[in-house]
Amino acid sequence: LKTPLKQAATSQLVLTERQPDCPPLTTPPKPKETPPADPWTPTSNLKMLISAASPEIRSREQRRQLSDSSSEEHLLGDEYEKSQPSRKEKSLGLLCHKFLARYPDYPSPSQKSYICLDEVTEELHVERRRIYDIVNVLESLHMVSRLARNRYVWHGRHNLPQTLQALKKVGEENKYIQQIQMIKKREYEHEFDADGKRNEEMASSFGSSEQSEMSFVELPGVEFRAASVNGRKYKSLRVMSQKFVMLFLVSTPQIVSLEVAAKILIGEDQLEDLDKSKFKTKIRRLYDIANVLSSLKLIKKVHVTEERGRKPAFKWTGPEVLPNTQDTKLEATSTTCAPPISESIPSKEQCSKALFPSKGKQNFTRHSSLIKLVKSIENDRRKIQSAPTSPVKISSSMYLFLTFLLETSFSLFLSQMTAEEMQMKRALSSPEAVPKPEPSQQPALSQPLGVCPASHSSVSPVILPHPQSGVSYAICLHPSQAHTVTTYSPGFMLQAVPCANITGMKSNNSKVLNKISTEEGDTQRGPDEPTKSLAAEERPETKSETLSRCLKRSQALPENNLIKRRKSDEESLDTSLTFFPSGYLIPLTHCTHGNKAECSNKEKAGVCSLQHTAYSSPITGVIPMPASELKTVNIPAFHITPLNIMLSPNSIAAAPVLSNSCLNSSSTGSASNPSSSALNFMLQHIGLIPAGVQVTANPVLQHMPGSSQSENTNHSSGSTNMQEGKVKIEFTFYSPINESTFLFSLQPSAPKEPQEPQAVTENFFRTPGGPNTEPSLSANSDSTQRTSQGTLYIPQRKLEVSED
DNA sequence: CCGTCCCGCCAGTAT
DNA sequence: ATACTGGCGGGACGG
Repeated sequence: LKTPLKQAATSQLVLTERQPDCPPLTTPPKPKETPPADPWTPTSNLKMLISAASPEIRSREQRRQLSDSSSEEHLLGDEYEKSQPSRKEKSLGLLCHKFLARYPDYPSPSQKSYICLDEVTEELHVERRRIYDIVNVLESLHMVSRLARNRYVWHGRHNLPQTLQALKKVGEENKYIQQIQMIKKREYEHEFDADGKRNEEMASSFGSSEQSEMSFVELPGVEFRAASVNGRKYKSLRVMSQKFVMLFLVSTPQIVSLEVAAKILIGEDQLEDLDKSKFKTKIRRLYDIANVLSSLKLIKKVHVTEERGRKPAFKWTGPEVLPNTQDTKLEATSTTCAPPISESIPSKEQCSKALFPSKGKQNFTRHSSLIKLVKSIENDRRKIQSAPTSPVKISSSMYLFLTFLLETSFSLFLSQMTAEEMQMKRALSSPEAVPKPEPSQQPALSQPLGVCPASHSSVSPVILPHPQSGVSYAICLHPSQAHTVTTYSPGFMLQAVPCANITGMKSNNSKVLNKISTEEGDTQRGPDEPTKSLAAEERPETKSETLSRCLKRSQALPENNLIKRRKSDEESLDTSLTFFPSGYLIPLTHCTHGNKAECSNKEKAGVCSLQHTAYSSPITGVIPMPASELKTVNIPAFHITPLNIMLSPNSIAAAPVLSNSCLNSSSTGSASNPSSSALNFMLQHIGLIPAGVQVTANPVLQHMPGSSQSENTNHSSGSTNMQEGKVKIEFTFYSPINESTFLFSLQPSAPKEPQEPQAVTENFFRTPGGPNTEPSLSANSDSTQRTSQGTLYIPQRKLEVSED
């Protein structure tokens, strides 16, 4: 039998509505009309439904209502077409919305909510079968549990945090990350091979134990009493759902493509047949699951674009799941469902305070949060320490600073490449590309000493000891789009970091690499407040999240060489250019020198400890850091990738070039000032790139409402004329990836603001939250620019939103 | 054409 | 036996 034609369905519908007596052959003729008030939230229910429905549906329903109310008879004749329930109106997602609207997200524990399937099916006007789909995945999240036949309890989202945590844990145990990597890797290699080795690879990767077969993850509190159905098979959808969620929670860019998910879900059961139909079926199920997860706002649809084309995928938008809190602090937060944002914001503040204390003031009064953070880092370190990869030891403050710096500023303009892309590439790079560091290998340079990047950062910072100069450098590198190098005029490229070892990292792995970009599809937010909702949705990752995730991930990942290139580029390019790296060097002069020795000794460990109380840059001077913060952290090795920064020709033309000397002169005396030292720090390091480079400082004289009273340090060169001590420095970068420009600006602020010395510092690191300072996260704008007085405004990480 | 996914058959279970 | 569950995949719809 086939899916009934639309026409048929309609007539049938009309028929049944007209004559309840003659049920064609399907489900019981419903008593028609189901306006019983919503038990829970009658009003919000309706609202929710309407908002959930797409505009077209809305209007359609309006029309229908109109015609309905006006005259019934007409409906038959002229309007049958518009009254047709379009496919969308019957979608599982919408149905799920309706369903969810019936129950509160957080039902009061005192009063349990029960779900009677009969009622639901009747009231929602749907086949029973559909409700099962919904309920099953809700069950998998422990948002409902089955009491008995036809009966469920509604838990709402109360259990969600625990569930997710449990799922994440299981997901980790299942080694999904590896599996995903495997699949992706194979995807490449395969290309067109008659796979004879497929099985062995498979076997090896899935290797040890295939422990996870059909296990449903339960919660201690919530028992799963699906009668004796509990026993086996009747949990497929639930289990699938859980595993699907696991994939999100486990993979670092929390994006999972349907294809991969399906393969994994299949692979677990029987990894032999790559049955096509089975795959198709799996995909279909995943759509079902994804629909209700979407309704729950746990995921949303996106697309990943590879060279193969766009692939459907989903991105986790649910709460962040904190890694196991069993042994850990976080006393208060553990039960809350809301993501613990609040905890980390102060961290960033404190971090900035610690790094750039205001002049002469002992303003470390409120360090609790930073200390806490450091502690937790220490905690993490303990776990990491045993990791196989070689760790590097740097001060936590330094680490914080680096990650912070990278995350907040550098990464913003280095490229708009998202962390997801990075992750995907990382996943794709073949592990064996990087030989395990031999103890006898070349000394310091060849060993990967890394700071793992902030997860959202597009930069991979790496700490490199530099034997010759005795100075260690932090190199902020960016995963290269190697192919783009040749596409553009070399003149637009930042000069390569003159660091020998980078070439050593040149990958022999010239595997085809997909260019992956994620774009959000189906971004149908309400017609009103488009920006707002987006901004709210994409809350920037907070520091502690970043840190923990960062640490965690780097622990899990093998050190990979990430330099990859597109195959297509391979032939078209001059090979010598292809791997030309560029990036930032951040010298760490006070790298303890036990260090060097230590480093070379423990190459395998790659430990380099930085324990001085201050780290100075040769150019700028000292970045003051409280000794108390100088605990050390082990950062597992990370991969190093080249960086390509393209500068927009426009900006280059428009702006004068800052020279090193200018930066030098301006920066020397002002290190003690928080904002200026920070600014200098950045500028100088930008300046580290030889002046020929097209990093330009573009002084823009612009009215700054409140800043007139401030006498600013002149950070710009002589050529940069200062007026009223206000200078705005703009950097415009061109991202070769999506060929758009990215712009941000620096504004040095008053060095002395006696009454609020910290305000500057704090603001420096935060996106200001003034009324007019709403981040311009326009989906369409190519550049994001924020300016305001006395503050470095760092635009929110821009997400590429492409309407499908 | 293809990505989605609605529809409902029907097998397996619970009562 | 009857009703409930839910695996499954054909093929319709929408872009």
